[in-house]
Amino acid sequence: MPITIGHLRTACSQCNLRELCLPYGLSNPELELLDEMVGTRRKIKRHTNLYRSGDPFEGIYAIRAGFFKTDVLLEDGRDQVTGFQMAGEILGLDGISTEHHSCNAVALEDSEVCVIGFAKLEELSREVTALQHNFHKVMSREIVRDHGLMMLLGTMRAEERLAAFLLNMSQRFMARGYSQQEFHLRMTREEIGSYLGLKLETVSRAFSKFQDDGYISVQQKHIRIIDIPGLRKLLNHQAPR
Amino acid sequence: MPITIGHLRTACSQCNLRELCLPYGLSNPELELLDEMVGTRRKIKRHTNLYRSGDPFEGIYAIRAGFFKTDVLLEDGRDQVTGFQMAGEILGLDGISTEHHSCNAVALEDSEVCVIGFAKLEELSREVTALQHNFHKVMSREIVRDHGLMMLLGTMRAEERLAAFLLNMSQRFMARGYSQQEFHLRMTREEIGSYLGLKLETVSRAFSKFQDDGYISVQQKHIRIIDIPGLRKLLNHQAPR
DNA sequence: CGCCAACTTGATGGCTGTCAAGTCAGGTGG
DNA sequence: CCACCTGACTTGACAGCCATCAAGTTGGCG
Repeated sequence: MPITIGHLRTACSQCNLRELCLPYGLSNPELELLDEMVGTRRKIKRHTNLYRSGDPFEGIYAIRAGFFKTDVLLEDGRDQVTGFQMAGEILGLDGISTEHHSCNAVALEDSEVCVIGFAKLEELSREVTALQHNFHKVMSREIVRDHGLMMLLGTMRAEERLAAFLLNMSQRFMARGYSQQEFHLRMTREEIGSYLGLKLETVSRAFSKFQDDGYISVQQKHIRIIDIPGLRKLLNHQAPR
Repeated sequence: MPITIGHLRTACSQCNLRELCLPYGLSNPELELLDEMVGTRRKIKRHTNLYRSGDPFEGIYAIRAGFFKTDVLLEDGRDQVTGFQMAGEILGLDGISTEHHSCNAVALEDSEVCVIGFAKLEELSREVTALQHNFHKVMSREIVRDHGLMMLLGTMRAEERLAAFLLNMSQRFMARGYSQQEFHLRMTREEIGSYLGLKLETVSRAFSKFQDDGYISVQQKHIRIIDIPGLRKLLNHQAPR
């Protein structure tokens, strides 16, 4: 039973992700205004782009379900994954600056997003101060997140990077009501490597090492974390590079 | 003749940086509103902090004159410079997310900033749409910049990183009316290294190499770029790592 | 003039990239 | 149902880039 794209109206007021997303802390009448603002939902099939670098910027996207990566490309073909995004997170903020997107957003599984026209968002956030503030926090959080990733890329060694990655995934799955111990990775070793500034072989070796040392158990993309405190220690107690 | 801090009122309408800063594109009456919003100027002496990680967030800062770095610290003492900021750029955006700053901002030379209370900024940007939009662009630009740095840290080799750094500095000095060929670096080799994810010795070696190859001439912190197109080529034509 | 931080340069080593071969899982078609 | 194929992953051997350690130089400043 295919659903025609664009016919569904979203309803932030009904969405179980509203505690993670832009509606956080809004009153009921304010939520109704938000419901009107959010245009349509859009379904994105696995391995297709939500947007591409260079596309004109029209709005931002709240992930309703699914899993995305964003990446940037250099002219010579090298690319870097800049983030993995899951339900409740916002995509497209990179486009505000120049009115064009500066990275690619690709679905790593069949996904669905809420389309939020940017002109409308700015308009409504002039009226609803809680929305204005939430949006500013979302952007700031992205900046803080990026700083953390710079720290990872600039100062950590391979195993620390992977430990940080696993703990971050674990924490985000938990925030969404899933197990923090056991989860399924949607991305390949190569994508993890690109995100962490490592080659896929190095990622694979680090996974094996963590398994041998009893921190995790790995079965392809299925991960079970056995020793969360142990992984945390790896982050701080390794010899500086 | 010492000037008492806090007594001077700023005047965005008179500032020669307004084309780079938040006032960009505002009408005269709007500029006057902005003048009222901006609280005071604050002078920051070389090697002192504008704010520290953990400080409560109160507002953002527009650099009126001078040069800053921001850095983040890990518990084990490792740190990473996340950016160098110059006149016309905005500091403090990291604090919006949690109401506390998540990095340190340190002046690399005697500097002066305009203090912009955040509550006031949100209030005024509800009324002045051009200001609202500018502010969103400033935040988005920071996100895009961070993605570029991730790409640098994740995929480039040492000499590419330094070439990218020099070209970036050159471009930003030029945008401020200074020479794009010749400038004075305010930061140490160690700070450059931290920013680029390299050790200071590697930075030093790369500087020497560039000089030997005729791309630049280096005299301590004084840099003269001889071959800008040559440096650009280094960015794209080096063998992938 | 002497001191110190910043910088340069050299020698060595290790982490991770590179290359290569093999394994595994899932999907397709006969 | 099974053989086959392909992409994803694992593992090993080797090498190179950059970190590390060390010594020496430079420049600024009291």
